[in-house]
Formats: sequence, C-alpha cells, structure tokens
Amino acid sequence: MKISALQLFLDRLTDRSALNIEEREAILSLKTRPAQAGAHVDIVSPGEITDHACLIVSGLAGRFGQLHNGMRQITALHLPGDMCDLHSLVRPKVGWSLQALAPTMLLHVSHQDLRRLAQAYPAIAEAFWRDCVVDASILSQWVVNVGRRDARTRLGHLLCELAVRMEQIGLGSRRSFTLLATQTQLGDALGLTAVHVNRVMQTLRREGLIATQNREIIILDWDRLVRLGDFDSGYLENSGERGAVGVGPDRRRFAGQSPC
Amino acid sequence: MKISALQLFLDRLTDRSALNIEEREAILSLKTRPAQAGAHVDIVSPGEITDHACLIVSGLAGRFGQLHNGMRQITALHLPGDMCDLHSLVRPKVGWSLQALAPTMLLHVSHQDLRRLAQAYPAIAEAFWRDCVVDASILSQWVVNVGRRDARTRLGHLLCELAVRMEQIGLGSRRSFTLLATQTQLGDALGLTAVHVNRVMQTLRREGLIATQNREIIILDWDRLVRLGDFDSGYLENSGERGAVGVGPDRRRFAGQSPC
DNA sequence: CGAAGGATTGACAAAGTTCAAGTTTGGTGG
DNA sequence: CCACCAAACTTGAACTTTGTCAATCCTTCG
Repeated sequence: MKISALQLFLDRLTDRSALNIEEREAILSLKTRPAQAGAHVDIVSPGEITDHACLIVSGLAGRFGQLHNGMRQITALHLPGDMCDLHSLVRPKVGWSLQALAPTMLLHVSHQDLRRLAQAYPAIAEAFWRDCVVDASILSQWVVNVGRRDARTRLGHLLCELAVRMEQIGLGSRRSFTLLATQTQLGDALGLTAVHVNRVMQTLRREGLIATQNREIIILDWDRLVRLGDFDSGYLENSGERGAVGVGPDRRRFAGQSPC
Repeated sequence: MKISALQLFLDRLTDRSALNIEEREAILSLKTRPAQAGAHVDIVSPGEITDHACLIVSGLAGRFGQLHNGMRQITALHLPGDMCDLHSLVRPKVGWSLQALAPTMLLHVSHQDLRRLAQAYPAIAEAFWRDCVVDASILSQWVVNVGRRDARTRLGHLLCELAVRMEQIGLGSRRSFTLLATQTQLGDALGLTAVHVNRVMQTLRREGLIATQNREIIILDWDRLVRLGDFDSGYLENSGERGAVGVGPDRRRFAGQSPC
C-alpha cells in the first residue's frame, strides 16, 4: 500500500512535534499540485522568489551551492517526505538551486496555504520551525563531515546518514537501500572528485563493508561502517526530548514510533 | 555610547522581521543573567539539555563539532548580538558544544521567558524562526566554503563574511575589524591546519590584500578580497524581500536601516 | 624574568586532484 | 532483438595541495 507524501511529511512532523487530530487533518488536507523533474534539472533556481514549497514524493533532490568557477557543492539531500523549501516561508528569496538528482516526483504546496495553517495553528508553526532546526542540525553535521574527515570516513558517514533516513521513511533499511545518486553527485555532496569517490567506494567494497548492485547499496557490516564513518545518529533522531514553545490547548504527547 | 546586547539582538530581528513597538519593548524587557567565559571554555557542552539561550555581549564564541578522534570543526561563529541557542527553544538537546574563543561576556535568557514571548506575540515567534533560518543559510555557505574551495579562497571568504557581519553590528567595518580568533581556531573553522592557515595568511599579506596588527584585520583591497574569496554577501543581508507568515494585527513595515 | 600560548619556518609525507583513456551500463530507435 | 549512443563507472600516472612533525621565535602576562 502506497503512503502519500503528505502522510510521510506529517509522520515526520508528529515524530518531532506534538500535533492534535485537528492539526494533523489540516496538514493532510493541504492542497498540492503535482510536478516532476528529470535528473539534473532545476526544481528551484537561485535568485528566484518562491511562492511555494516542494514536497518530495519519490526520487532524490539536492540543494546545490554554486561557485563562481562552476564548481558545485551539495549542501543537503532531500528524500521522499521532505518538505524542501519550508524555510522559504520566512525567507522566500532562495540563495541556492534545488535540483533533481534522479527523476523525481514532487508536490508543490503554496506558501499561502502553509501560512494560513501556521497562523491558525501555532503548534503547526512551531512544528515547521522545528523542522527547519532539524535540517540545520543535519547541515551542521555536513560541515563537520566535509571539513574534518578524510574521504573514507566522509563517504562512510554519508552512507550511514542516508541509511538511517531511508529507514525512517520506510524505504529500505540500514541493511540496504536504493541510492539514486551518481558518483559525481556523491562527490559534489562530499567535496570530493568523482574519481576519488569511485576509488574510495572500491576500497569499502574490497574490505567487505558494503556491496552495490545496480542502484542498491547493501551494507554488509553496519557496526563497522558506523565506526569507520564516525557516525552517531543522534542528530537525526528525535531523542524524546522535545522542546515545546507550548502552544495551543489540547497538547498531546506521542509515544515514540520507531523502536530504533 | 554603549549599546546593550539586547538592543543589538533586537536590531537584527527588526532588520529581518517587522515588529511593532509593543513587541520590541517585550524583547528589550527580557530578563537576563550575565555570565562570562574565558578563552577555550565551554559555554554549553554537548549532550546537555539547555533551559536558556545565550546572547553574546562581547568577545567571540564558536559552535564546535567534535570528532571521535579528537579533531574539531567549528560550524558557526557567534558575534556580539547573536542569540546563540535560539534553536534550542524547539530542540533543547544540543548536539554540539558552544565555546568561547576569546574572553567572552554573555547573557543568559531563559527558555521560559522566550517561550512566553513567542506565545504571546506570533510575530516574535516568526522572527525567531526567521533568525534560525538565516543562521542555516550561513551554515549552507559554510558547507560550500569548506567543501569546494581551496585554502586561499576559503580564508578570503571567511574574512569577508566576518567583515560584513562585524560591520552590520557596528563593530569595525569592511576596511578593518578585530578578529578574536587564533590561527588554530581559524583552522578549525576552515577545515585546515593552523600551519596552513598561517602560510595562507602570509600570502594574503604579501599580496597586499590584508594587513594585521595585533588582533586587527585590515583589509587593504576589499574588491580584490571579495573576488579572491568568491564572496557574495547576499546570504547575510536582508534583501528587502521578507517573507511574512502574516501574524497579528498591526503589522508595520520598516524602511531598511543600514544603507549598505 | 620566565612561562605559556601563539605565530612562523622548513623538510618531508600523505591525501586527493587532474587528465586522459578505456569499459560498462542502460536506454532508444530501427 | 539488436545496434548504437550517452552517461556513468573504472583505471593509471603525474602532479598539487595540504598535512605532519619538530624546532624556533615572539608576545603577553603574572
């Protein structure tokens, strides 16, 4: 049974923030406009002033920083269920491009509608805010990864992150998942050359850490990969400690959902 | 005449978000508790669950990601007027340490009080959210900088960023400002060794781009440094395009303040 | 004055890049 | 179903950039 992208998005929100029935319904009944983008095509271009956010349904999208010399650096990868441009709600002038890395289906959600929700339900505004903060926390890790780790560790870390995130949204697991990025794109994410990504990937295979077939990454030894990648999933998970600005009546707490 | 840190913080908020008199007064009347930290001492340690945010009054603070092998990467530098842990309002479990890079004075502001404001004034909640988003946008640039630029460019970019940010808060200008970080700390921010930072800095001096005396950075040729650093200040500035979740009655627009 | 932290230097090593040439793969039209 | 094309992946050799280590100098501060 196929789960709608809005449901995935809502799951993520409620995993991190408490939302009551009414608020959840409100999210689920957001109007959306389907769209798609082939590999390498911009979903949002830099300099634009957006009036909508993009909810990934399937595929893979990346946020690209462009250098004046033409080099590129991916600063974020967006998986299905990610509401990519949520931050554009409060800062509509985007500084970077959002590009599909592989054929990608998405839904446009208008700022106007999102704003209406945020106005009507402070708890939703807070959930949106928290979502942005979690994204920033992933971004922080990205800086650490790219700044201070050698290539092997960097790639290991990225693979771990993706495995956990894919598992969170129910696509694959930390034993295997589908990675819709080319080695060149991985290089752009890691601050490495495609050539070097290739070589490092080979050593990981040779050492029996991972295997690949087609677009599938198979993690043969999770524990060793975690150690190699210096990975600590804390920044991705909702550790149960959830800040609350403390909005609205009728607040309800959830039990955690994934027995991770 | 000395401007209070709260006023600096408010200036930043109102530069990015419209706040009416009442809301501004509310910010200014926040209760604060002074604190200080010597160079290299933690202000907030990783794993803690904070109940307050930290407003920098003077000095310099940095957010450190720690690797398991002991290496460190600075993911953000915080100047006076920065409310460092605003994001902890919605995610109180912090993943990284906040450390003073030089003797630093700061003010603690309790989450409780900040939450009260955010509840009472949706426009303030939105301003806080926007502040977090701007921080994330700086973080994005940081990823690009560290991931894809060579050492010269990286250092050039960081110097440009700091010059602009110092100018924004009225400490120094893009012709000169005080940089309270050691070369080792710069290395931690740039993903480079202290030794290499030193050498690169020397070439910048030799080429007549910058001069240093004591803790002061003097930028001799701003345009050339901007070109070298591949710097575009867009991500720091409030481009006039300001998203509005559109909260509260009595919204008022400001004219821009700094004729940048 | 002496200690400590920070800046500077040099010789060398290592990690990653560049370039340029294959090889494989997947998809498309005939 | 095959031939062909483009994109992705792989390989090797030479080359750069940055890191490492270890010593020395300089400044600040008690």
